[in-house]
Amino acid sequence: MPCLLTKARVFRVLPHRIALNHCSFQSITDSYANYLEIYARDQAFHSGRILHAYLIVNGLVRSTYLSSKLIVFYAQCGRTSDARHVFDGIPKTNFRRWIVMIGAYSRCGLYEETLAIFHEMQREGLKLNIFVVPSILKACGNLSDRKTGEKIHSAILRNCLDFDAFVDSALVDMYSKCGRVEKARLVFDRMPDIDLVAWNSMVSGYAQQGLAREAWDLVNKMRLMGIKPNLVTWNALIAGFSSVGDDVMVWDLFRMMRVDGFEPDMVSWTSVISGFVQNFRNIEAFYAFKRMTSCGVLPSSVTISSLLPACSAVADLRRGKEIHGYALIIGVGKDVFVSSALVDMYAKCGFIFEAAKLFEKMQERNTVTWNSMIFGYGNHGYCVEAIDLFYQMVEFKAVKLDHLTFTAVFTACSHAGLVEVGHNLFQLMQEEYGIKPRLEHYACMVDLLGRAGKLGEAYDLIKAMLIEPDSFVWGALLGACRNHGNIELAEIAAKHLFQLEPNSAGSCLLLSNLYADAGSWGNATKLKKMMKRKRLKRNPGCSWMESV
DNA sequence: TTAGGGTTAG
Repeated sequence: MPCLLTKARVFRVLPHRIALNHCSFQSITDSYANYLEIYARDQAFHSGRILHAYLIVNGLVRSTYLSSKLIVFYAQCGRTSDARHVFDGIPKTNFRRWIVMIGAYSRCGLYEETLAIFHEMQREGLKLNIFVVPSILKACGNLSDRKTGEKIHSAILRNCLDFDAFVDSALVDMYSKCGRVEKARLVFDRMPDIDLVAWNSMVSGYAQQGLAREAWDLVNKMRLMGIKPNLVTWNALIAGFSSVGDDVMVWDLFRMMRVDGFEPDMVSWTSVISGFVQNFRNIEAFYAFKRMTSCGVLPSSVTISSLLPACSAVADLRRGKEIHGYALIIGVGKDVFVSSALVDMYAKCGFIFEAAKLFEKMQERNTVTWNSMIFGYGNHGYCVEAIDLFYQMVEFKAVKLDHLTFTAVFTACSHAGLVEVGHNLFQLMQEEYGIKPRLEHYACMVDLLGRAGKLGEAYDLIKAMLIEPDSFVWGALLGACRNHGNIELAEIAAKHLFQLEPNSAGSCLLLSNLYADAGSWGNATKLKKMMKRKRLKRNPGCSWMESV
């Protein structure tokens, strides 16, 4: 704890000693609160810790006001155990500490921690109030935790906390983010006073669900009612139309917002770039990025991490390197999102050792960073490295393993033919990590068993599935049957594939080739004739080369 | 105490 620092040392290192004798208690408290706010904003952990020590030494930490600032500071620096320590130091009778703690965690994006504290508050039998509910709902929305969100909605109704502008706006936002936009609209329509935040929550709700037209209709309605959209409203619309790929409307919105007195900012441009990338329009994304910088708008780490997948998609290493350099110049090169996107970019462009070098050098890594590197190794045939990295991730414990981590390691096991390892990890995923197998996990496992010639086991796994198998799962089985010449199972797999994808030529061709290999020419011809009758054609593969 | 933009698979 910081209190280990001596008073003398604290005074020597504190850059902002205040002449205590000449100030009132209030102004001293305000000054330190200001410093803590600055340190929180800049995430200056070291300086804040020293100030904390100073506050302890001088007995100022007993002030609930300063303790609240300390909690916000530690939460902002991601130091939850330190925030917790300060929280525990505030008298239990002070209800405000819950509001501060939940609010700080929620605002800093520590949503799981927010809900954990909320559950603790409930266990202590404390009632909700209008100040704490919006932060909890924000956490539910961002975690897509609809069940908890609905429970809180019931509690709001039971405790008559509705008809508060903050609570209602937060409810609209929570339902929208959980994909229940119609429920959000119900809450919205029942609001007695709809303020700008509530309008924007509803507009964003439609936009985030891809309902750009509905968002646009709502903005027109709000304008008819005499409420002027602000930059947040315009950006929500831009994000909505960008995500559905309607670039004509996006550029129209740019023009309209300028008429309204708003200049597109970094968020507006980032939404456009992100929309282009998501709609596989990489050239337009680069063009938008160029226009953004020529308009004098400085890109952020979000802009860069949205743009980098455009380089990965077409394996454009030259552009990727340029953006890497640019990110370093503007000071976002070490951001964990940017670095993760860079690891992925280098791996997808074939520079796996460059990706590994970057990965090793990173000071902070999250789940996506690890997953990208494991995928990278697996896709380049470095299966041992991929599996080794997976075990390092397990040992590291600081980051959570998710469903993609397992997809990545199963793919590696499959390529290396490590049936036993893959099988054990499939069990581990469910039993140790509580991750329910998804379709892609089953597809990997069927592929793994199939490659090893264990076709019966692969089929048994499909039969035991708790979810309906898709074309990837049956496709993996059919592919394995083709390699091992098992006509009986191939016919079963193909039957399901024909039902799932009646217009796909791939499975017909596979089965027909299998018949041909086995000398069953009659069946092969029958299939080819059926393809001709249905006018099924194979989609030719294509690849993209970029000269470096 | 509430509203806008982000990276990984097939």
